[in-house]
Amino acid sequence: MGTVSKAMTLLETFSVASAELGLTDLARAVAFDKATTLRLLRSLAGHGMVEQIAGSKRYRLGPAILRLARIREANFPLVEAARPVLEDLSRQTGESCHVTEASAEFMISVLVADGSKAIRVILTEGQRLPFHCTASGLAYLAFGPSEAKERVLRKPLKRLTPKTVVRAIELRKLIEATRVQGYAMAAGTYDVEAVSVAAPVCDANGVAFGSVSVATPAARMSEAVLLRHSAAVASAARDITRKLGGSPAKEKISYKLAAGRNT
Amino acid sequence: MGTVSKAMTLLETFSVASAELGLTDLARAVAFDKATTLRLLRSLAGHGMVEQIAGSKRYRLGPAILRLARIREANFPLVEAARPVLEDLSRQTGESCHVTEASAEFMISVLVADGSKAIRVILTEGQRLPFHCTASGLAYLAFGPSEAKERVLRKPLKRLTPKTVVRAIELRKLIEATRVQGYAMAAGTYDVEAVSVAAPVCDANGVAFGSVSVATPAARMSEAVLLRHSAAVASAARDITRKLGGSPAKEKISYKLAAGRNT
DNA sequence: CACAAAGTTTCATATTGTGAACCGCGTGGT
DNA sequence: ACCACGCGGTTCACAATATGAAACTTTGTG
Repeated sequence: MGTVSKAMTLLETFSVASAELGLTDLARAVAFDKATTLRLLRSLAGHGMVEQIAGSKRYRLGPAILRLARIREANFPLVEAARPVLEDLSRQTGESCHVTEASAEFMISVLVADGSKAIRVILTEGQRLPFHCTASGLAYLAFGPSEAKERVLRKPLKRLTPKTVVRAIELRKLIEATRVQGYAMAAGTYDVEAVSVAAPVCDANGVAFGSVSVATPAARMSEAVLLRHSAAVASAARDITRKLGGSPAKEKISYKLAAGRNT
Repeated sequence: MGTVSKAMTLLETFSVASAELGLTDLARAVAFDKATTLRLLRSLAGHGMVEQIAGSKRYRLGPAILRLARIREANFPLVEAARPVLEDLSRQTGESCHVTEASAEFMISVLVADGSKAIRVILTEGQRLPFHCTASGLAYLAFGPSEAKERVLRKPLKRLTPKTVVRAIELRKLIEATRVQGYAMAAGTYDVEAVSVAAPVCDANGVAFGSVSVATPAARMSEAVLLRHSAAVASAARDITRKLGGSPAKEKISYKLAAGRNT
């Protein structure tokens, strides 16, 4: 593992739940030597990526990160573009919604709009979601770059609930079904109690880079609700895609036509 | 220079103005070999810190950065805490204001509230400000950890305008004066046309980690305005400090008493 | 006050990173 | 139509850089 990778892993160790960590905590969490961990932290601190908390010797993420986040959002204003659309979606459905973006190993939740009902699915910004068992991830795999799909299918799939699909062949079918439908569904495959519906957000080439989804408590889910939500989420995804200058995902149909002339 | 440092330097190369960069651009900007640059980018991309733009081969900052920014802001909600106070300050003074935070080599502007007048100083979020010639930086040097001050004083000081103080001895006096006054002023030392007034934002130990400042076009500056602004900015700084559980900076007075008993 | 845990430094070792040269591709100029 | 240039990316012998076990210091706790 490269040194840079180690440093990044260190950064990833921080989370909302454990936002302040000591040297030993960090070293243990990532399984690097204390000396190594310290050197990495010093390097990172030298660029403001982490900082040592005054008084305690613990570390937290540094201010330079905010700066970088601003630069990204200025260049690619996904959050800003998605916010009004997402709030609408949440109002329409009454459920918690979020926009996620594909990163190297996970989907990352970049914006959340909470549902209005007393019982609702709790989503948090910054959360990392696996590709293979969330609606967001499936929407991305179905409509995103095929390399991403193949990469996920190559690796072993983690089982998170009894319903999680962990066999590559099954997952492939699921992705195919998602493409045909135009939206993804994940019922109890990530969290037993939650059913999510997601649609892809695409770039100018019609390739997905993220998704929008609605998460509904299983108890409230039904065929009728699914219909409503999938339509709403698909429309929201199109809106966001358009706002960012993207074009909607190419549908299954065009695929078939392109692949073989017959049928 | 360590590998991690190089990778961070690479990240810092991105800015709002040049948010999408090709391999060669990047390599040239940071003066690393193309091969090295590519390897660093790959490492960073593997963690979503940068991503390659679909279609073009250029790179931009990645989604993982947003996630980290969220974690930091959740743990240490400077932006959220400062926003209402800063808006107030900007309304009171009519001028552009911002909150900055000390990073390793610069102050980083983390929140901006634009002034209401037609002619106003333009501040941008994510901007990096040198310590020695900005009001924000001086406020930090005067009330922040003394190591930070000494570190800055040790290095050569860049001249940005004819008025910039570049001699360490003079800067030391300026910092001392800032501490006595309780607020910092920088008149034309960073940008000839701008006069800024800043006050420190402090942690629980009364040590500054950032500052709030008001930037006024030189033409509008006067003794009376200075009085109003310095009072307003000091009050805003106290508010933000309090909101974050900090305690106001220790004043010059207590310093004197602590140092020598006489006087 | 003493003990344990956390943080920090050191230095011989070997893993890791380096960069000059090279490849293939696409673009623009003639 | 062709060439030349610049760009993204790759290779591999070489060298710098990172590693980690141990020793040491500081901090915090009962």
